[in-house]
Amino acid sequence: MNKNITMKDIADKLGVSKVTVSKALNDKDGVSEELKIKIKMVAEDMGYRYNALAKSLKVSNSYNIGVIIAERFTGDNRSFYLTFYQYISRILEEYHYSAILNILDSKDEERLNLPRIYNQRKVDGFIILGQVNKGYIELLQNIEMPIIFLDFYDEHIDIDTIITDNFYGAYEITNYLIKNGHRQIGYVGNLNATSSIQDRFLGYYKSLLEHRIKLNEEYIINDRDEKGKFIDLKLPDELPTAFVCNCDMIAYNLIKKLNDKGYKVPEDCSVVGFDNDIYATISDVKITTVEVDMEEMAKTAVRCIIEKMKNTNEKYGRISIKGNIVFRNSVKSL
Amino acid sequence: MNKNITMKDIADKLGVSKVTVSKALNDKDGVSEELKIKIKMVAEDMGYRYNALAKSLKVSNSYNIGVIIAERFTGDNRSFYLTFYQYISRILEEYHYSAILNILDSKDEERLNLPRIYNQRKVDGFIILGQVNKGYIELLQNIEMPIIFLDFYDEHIDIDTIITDNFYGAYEITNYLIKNGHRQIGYVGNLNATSSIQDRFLGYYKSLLEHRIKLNEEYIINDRDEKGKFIDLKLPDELPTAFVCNCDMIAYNLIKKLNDKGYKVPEDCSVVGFDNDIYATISDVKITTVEVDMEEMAKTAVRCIIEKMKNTNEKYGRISIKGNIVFRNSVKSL
DNA sequence: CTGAAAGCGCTTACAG
DNA sequence: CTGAAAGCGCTTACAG
Repeated sequence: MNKNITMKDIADKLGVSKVTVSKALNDKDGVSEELKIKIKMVAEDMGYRYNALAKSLKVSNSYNIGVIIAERFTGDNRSFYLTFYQYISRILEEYHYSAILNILDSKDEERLNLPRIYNQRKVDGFIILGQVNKGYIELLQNIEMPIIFLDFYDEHIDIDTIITDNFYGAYEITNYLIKNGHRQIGYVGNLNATSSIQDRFLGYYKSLLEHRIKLNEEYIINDRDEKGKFIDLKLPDELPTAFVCNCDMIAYNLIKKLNDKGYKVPEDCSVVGFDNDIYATISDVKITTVEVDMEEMAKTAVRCIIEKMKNTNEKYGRISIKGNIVFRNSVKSL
Repeated sequence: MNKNITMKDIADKLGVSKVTVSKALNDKDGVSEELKIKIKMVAEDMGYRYNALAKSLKVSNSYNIGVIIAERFTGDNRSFYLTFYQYISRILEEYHYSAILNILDSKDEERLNLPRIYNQRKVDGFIILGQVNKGYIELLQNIEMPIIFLDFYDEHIDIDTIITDNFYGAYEITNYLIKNGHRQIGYVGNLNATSSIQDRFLGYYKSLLEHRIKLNEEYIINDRDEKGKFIDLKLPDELPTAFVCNCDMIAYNLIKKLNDKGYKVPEDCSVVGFDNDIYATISDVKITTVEVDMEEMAKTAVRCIIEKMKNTNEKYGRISIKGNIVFRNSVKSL
């Protein structure tokens, strides 16, 4: 029944022109209030559905945003980025935009093939979720479309990107430990493995500095080699009273290790993590950690891309969003 | 530069008509092979991008599929359905369709509001991921668009749906236990909580029946109340040699419980799960389990919806897809 | 406040 | 093998 009812049909029924119908349905000026209401009612009655495609063709704007995630991030069932995508899709909806997901094949990434949704003008811009190859970034920078990177930062290239504030998050959670009376605080992570681990370390270090606590090299524990392969955690001879771990998984492993050696958490040693992922809550001791504020990051990304569509030469650079500490029971107050 | 190059521009450059260009670019008959090649080259040179919107308007087909997930399934970071969505998006791409995600608000679900992408004709069909309200199902059934349900089944309503074969999966994994010499096999799960748990129980029971093993009521352990609230697991006085658990999380809990009581898994008791989620691999003993074949389910869903778009009165009913057993080390051969 | 005309970029018959 | 004409359903100036 609903089949292909257009503005023309509504116009004919009411003896007005389709221009008037268009104005009424879009709440534009130039139609009397009564007529507007009447038109809306008739549209409703006739089961009219607006044809966004026709408008798109006219204004050359699809009202779709492509979200690109590199294939390698999508393997496991608990992909962080899919949750991110969900927020993006939801927030885009508030702006009356839709999200189209594009999983970027390793091959296409290597060969610098742009996605089909680009070549077919199905989207007005792209949000790139997570790291992609350098060559691909450059490729993307050269297309005449707004692009925002999310959760990825490259110091060598001039991109607009939204990242989580690793530095500040680690700084804050270390402050929290100190506020709870800790002065011997270790850090777990390989400082040269990723820039996140490094920035988190630096935040931890800033907190120590501010509180005039000397950094003890003994308290810095390696968790992986520089390629990212995890190694066995080696506890220092003399245990600090607390550890800041570069992520929850490592915090979880550390707690296990401590338990094995007969130490209890948090009674004998406090432990905090980062990420607030499943490892933070899976064992008996629930880990106090820093939660990446995905929603805020997604909101910012969407806001920026909408702005960039209006004004192409808008520049944002690097925006970092503060995470939130989630307090649980892995920290003892001394 | 690339700005708004159309078929007309290519046609003008070559002194042919845009009809010919359209035919060439779409690999249709009615253009000589040479001309076709020349047109494609010029298009490439000029940086032409096909305008899918214009075609869509013409053929009234958006080449987009909406994927609806109810809000309540998207809370946690490890959402099963987002992984499903990712497969769908990927497979749709092979058919040159795109996926648009729609998170269905609880309010919209309650008030029976169809998504904006429906009202604006941005999609040609819907895949509904997971359960939605009865009222909403009925609403969806009455729209003139192909719909496929995924991972959800309602016995009272006539819908096309793709589900995982709970019955057969549990049947197979129980067979595996028996093949390994087990004869005293328990089942963990509340038979009245969900139809999945019930179907899995029935598969387990079928395996026992086929092997002439008597069902021992003592061996059936409750894991939750009928509202789904988890309760403490109570081990039977006499322990069976193996347990089939209705999901990995419960398997994980059961193993913990057994360990607490001084039993080792699999040495003293074997345990298998269902789902192959994170709980299957998080503890030291890796759990043998049934993995839902998401990819195959997604493939089937996409195939069905594409078929339904071609032929509206195509009917599929209930299609169940067999899962795969993932063998690990929680089962001992007797 | 209302509407006739032109056009967005394609495709679909149909004619040559 | 090639192309002129009509049309998909809107919106955007512009004129009245």
